[in-house]
Amino acid sequence: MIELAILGILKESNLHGYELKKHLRKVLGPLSNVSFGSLYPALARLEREGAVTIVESGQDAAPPMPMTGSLTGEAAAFRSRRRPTRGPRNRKVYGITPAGEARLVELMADPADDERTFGMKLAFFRWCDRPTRLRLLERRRASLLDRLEETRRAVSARDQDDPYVRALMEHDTESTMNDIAWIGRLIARETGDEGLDKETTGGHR
Amino acid sequence: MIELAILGILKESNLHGYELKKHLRKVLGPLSNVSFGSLYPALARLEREGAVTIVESGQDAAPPMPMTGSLTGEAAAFRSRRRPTRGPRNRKVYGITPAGEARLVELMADPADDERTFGMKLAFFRWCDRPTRLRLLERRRASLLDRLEETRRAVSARDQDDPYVRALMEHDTESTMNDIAWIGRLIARETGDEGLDKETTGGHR
DNA sequence: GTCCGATATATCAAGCCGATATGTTGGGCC
DNA sequence: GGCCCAACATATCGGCTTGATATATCGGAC
Repeated sequence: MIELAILGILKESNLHGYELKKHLRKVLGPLSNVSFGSLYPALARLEREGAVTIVESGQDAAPPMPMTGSLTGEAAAFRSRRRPTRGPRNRKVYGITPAGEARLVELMADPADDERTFGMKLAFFRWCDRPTRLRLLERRRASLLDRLEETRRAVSARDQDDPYVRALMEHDTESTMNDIAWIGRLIARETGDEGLDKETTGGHR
Repeated sequence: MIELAILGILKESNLHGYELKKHLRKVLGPLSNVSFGSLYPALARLEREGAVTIVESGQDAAPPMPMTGSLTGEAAAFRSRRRPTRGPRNRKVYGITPAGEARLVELMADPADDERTFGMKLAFFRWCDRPTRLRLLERRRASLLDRLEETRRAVSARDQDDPYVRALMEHDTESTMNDIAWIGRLIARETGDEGLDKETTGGHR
């Protein structure tokens, strides 16, 4: 779900659409190629719903600053002379609202956990408390176990003698087991570090 | 692409929509959950284009026959008194046409190879000649290598200190490497068994 | 005899993707 | 200076997928 991605990224810093896509690509990598054709409508939707607001818009909100610099900059806090809508270098910088933060929490808690959605949620785990994280991890593991069992059933079904289909299913089984083991490690890390990672609550926000 | 899936399944046996979905689920497992909302329109589309035809329709085209039997039957060549549209047990059995077979070959050769599309193509590899198979495998490997490199670049980029994002990327890297190795084995099997080909059924490995 | 779940097809509102349009800006180049 | 190209930035459109919903038949349980 693209709204989750947008809110998750915007929670960290105010950005305009183009930058948002780049950040998304950086954070989620190949797991989520959000296209402009869905990004801009989604931003408009979220704005209509009050989950995000246009923080600034106008011609030179910020000097180009070729993204090597710290993009965290909530620096430029004041802006003079904003163009109404259409102007040269007309870009809209969006920021998340309290309603948007609530929506983000809600979306994170949602049970959906296909490959892409789960990846997104994981990328934004730092904004969940530990119980929520564990709930999501457990649910993901359950989904993967279901998948594993379904594939296994299909493999053992007779008439599956095509070597390619068999290879596909065996690989799927293997990959799914890897994923399950990985989730297991994440769960262990989450439950087992009572004293190892005092940072999670206090330090690093 | 759903058309690929439909044609690939119909090439083996004539089926109606509902059965088709079940076969698809069996062959591709969790890799492709085709919904009715896309299946029926796709069938209509393919019929308009002449890639498939209604082989038979009517009340009891075939007795339940729990799909273990050979469904290849182009038997029932004549049908009397077909209900116009809405009838009891009105089902439409589709068959692939020569044009449809050509379209299938074309779709198989298409360069697109995301996870799902590649899975489908692999499931239908038996209908390709070896050069085509190798071409598809090599292309898939190239795609995965690209993905690997992109993820690696993202990981090594500074400011990626979030442990969850890091875990996500590391796991993605690992999975992708597994996939690459797997494709490598498929390629080896494809090129290396000039004389061993007979055994694919018997002594696999 | 009647209800239930599986069989079977179809449609609809939302929303996503890829392509495309339109315009701006900075930098390389001679 | 003057030119063009690549990157920046937003937006829209058609085609398609998804998930929900509607309709109707059939076999079997009780």
